Amino acid sequence: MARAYWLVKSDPDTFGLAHLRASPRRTTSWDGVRNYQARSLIRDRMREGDGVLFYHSGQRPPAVVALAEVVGRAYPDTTQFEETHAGYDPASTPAHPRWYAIDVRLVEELPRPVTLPEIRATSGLEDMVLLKRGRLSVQPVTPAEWRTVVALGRRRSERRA
DNA sequence: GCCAACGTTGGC
DNA sequence: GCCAACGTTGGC
Repeated sequence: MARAYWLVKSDPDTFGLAHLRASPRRTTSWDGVRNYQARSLIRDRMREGDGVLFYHSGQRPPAVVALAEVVGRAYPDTTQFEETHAGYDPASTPAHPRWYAIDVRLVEELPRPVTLPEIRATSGLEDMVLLKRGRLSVQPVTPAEWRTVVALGRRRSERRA
């Protein structure tokens, strides 16, 4: 099966590129997702080796800042069973977990961020889920979109306003 | 800090 | 099953 591509959003104050870089083996458990659509993508679609655009939301401007990859397969998100955790779900049981997590490893920090305004303005990216459905925290990216975003992020020359 | 978009909850 | 109220996300 061909490699698939994804975009994951994170708030850099909560868990951003700096945290990912500092994680053991530059790998983290992508947990805490409590949206059914995102859950289904994590659990049913994401595969070892898939490419991940690491996106910082909640900063100005929001931007894709790094490339990552999926490690292994999804597993039940243990935070759903922890009563003290913000993502605690009393309706979920270990036998029938509702929420899933997956490991993500940092592969490459982009020389320059690819900002949301730039994505909006780039031909070929107008159909990105990022622009169509603003609040989905894990979303699919097409191979063409992946190539375009990666090329922009690796471009060394300064961006012209 | 504001607020629009939109997913989720719950009354009926 | 409908839909209004509510809560959260995330751009600005």
